[in-house]
Amino acid sequence: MIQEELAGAVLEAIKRAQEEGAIPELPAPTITMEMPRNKEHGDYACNVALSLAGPAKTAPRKLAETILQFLPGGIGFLERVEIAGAGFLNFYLKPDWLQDTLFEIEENQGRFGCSQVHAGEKVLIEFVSANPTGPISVVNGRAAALGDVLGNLLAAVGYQVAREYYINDALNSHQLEMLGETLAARYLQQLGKDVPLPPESYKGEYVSEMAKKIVEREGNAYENVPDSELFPLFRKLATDEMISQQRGDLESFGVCYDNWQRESALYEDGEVTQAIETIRRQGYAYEKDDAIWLKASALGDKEDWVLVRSNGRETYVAADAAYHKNKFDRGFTLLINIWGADHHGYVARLKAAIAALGYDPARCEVILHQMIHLVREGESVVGSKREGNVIPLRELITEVGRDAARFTFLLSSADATATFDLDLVKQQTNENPVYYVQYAHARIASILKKAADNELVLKAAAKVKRSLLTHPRELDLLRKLADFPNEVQVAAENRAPHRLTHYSIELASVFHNFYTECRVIGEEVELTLARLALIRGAEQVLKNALGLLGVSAPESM
RNA sequence: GCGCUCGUAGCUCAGUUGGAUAGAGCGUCAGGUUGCGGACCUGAAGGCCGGGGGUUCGAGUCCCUUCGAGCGCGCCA
Repeated sequence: MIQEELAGAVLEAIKRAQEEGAIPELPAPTITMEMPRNKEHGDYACNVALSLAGPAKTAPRKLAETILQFLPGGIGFLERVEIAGAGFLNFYLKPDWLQDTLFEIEENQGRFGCSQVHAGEKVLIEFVSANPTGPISVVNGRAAALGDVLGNLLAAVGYQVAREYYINDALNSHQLEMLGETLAARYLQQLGKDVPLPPESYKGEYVSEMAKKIVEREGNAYENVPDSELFPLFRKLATDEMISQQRGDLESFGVCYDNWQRESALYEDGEVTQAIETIRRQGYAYEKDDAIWLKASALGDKEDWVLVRSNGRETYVAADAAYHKNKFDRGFTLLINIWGADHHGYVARLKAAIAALGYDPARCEVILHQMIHLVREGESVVGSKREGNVIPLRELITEVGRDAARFTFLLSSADATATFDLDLVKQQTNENPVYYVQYAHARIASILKKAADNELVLKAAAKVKRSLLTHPRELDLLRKLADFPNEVQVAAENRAPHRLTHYSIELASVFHNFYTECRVIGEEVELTLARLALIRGAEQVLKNALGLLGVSAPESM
């Protein structure tokens, strides 16, 4: 990437200057190249003279001059370098280089923006993993969008990515027990029996609907089954049905998993017992009050936690330890878990468990996303699964569509408490920036179609006169296109999918600006062809950006 | 009480890991096209970046403190 080449050149200049004695000997500085927000400050700017001024005991501007003097010549794409402000080095690129990005886009097409920086690394992203006690909610939607797009981003920079959903279906789950009993009661009610709901029942409509389905399918087959058999049976029916509903909800949101990992399977395969055994062998387990404890306090957590209760049942901590051991043993070099911020207190516990198992906790990253603050008619909506008043993601998708929903979730960074005004999102769908971006894409498609109708034969970018693209708006557009690969890498490495929505909005904006000031299909044939090549490049990058976001790029709307 | 996260325009959110004059959308006001899609474009108003202190050439960003909001502190998951 061009930043790296420039940084290398600056570093070399500093070294040479030191050899000549023009700059005092100092440890090699890290060179950062940034894109100034003000265009007058060049295409790239370097602040090394400022940061070196202190240790070198030299005025920053003077230092910048020295560096400039020793800068190696023959950097093909560089037009000029200027010293500005307090001592910034501003690099201006030749327009040729910008124009050549069109060639690069055309060559790489859907792969433009991708790299192999992280080739050879295998990452497992686990996200959503909601209890199978209700449909996927709007709140889960944030994690879903986050995890899915992060997966796309990591794949784009070379990672081998697997997406996984962890199903909390353990035998000792009280919640699933309650769900099963609720379903059983609803079922019997359907058959006309006067049966009360269990004390901690799930009040959502979906349980009754499930019951209705069972009646339709199997009639009164379970009417006289005693509770001791009925409850476990309905618990399983309910769990399986919920899981398949959740899968459907997520698929209609465009999120597909490589694996749905059942917690119960970890018990059945003896992995939980094994994990506890491993922790014991490593010396991080002890017995107290008839229970087995994880010595988490010795591994960075504040207190110890029970792995096996005094009644012999394992806790979820034990299961999670087993699960993460299982993940590592499948060969993943990096584990990413996406959790709601309400689980933040659990991070240290999991890391301690991972360390106790003998793995490096740094290889497990937990991304916490803040809760979504749902507002409807000016009032806070507090969803409770138990009370059955959570807002299903499905409902949101039906009302605003997948594209708008995904885009909205990804506008804010994971650690911002986002407010989600349901009325606003539903009523003013046209004001969602996703349409602004999609409109740019559709506009381009329309121009290209018009060009075809005019029998203008599109030429490969390499064959048009790219040097004609010198209008400020054309250069702005080219600059934005050229920046895409860097943007993808930064977004991936910072685990920041939201950067991509903002990039796509900016790209759409520079395109609309260009469109307003520069007519594409005009009288000068060469210019027309060059601009057609330019907008084709823009179309491709918009498509790539939207593709990473899992949002469609329509030809017309 | 202890801990984690957050506080940026009227509202919803960005801010390139410490850079140059803090940005965008919505909303408000005023403008723009004899031609490629007006779901667009231009301009204006709107800010003590919660308050205070510190670190340094330089702070929305890092440290301390204070106020406010959310969340977490089980042999529940």
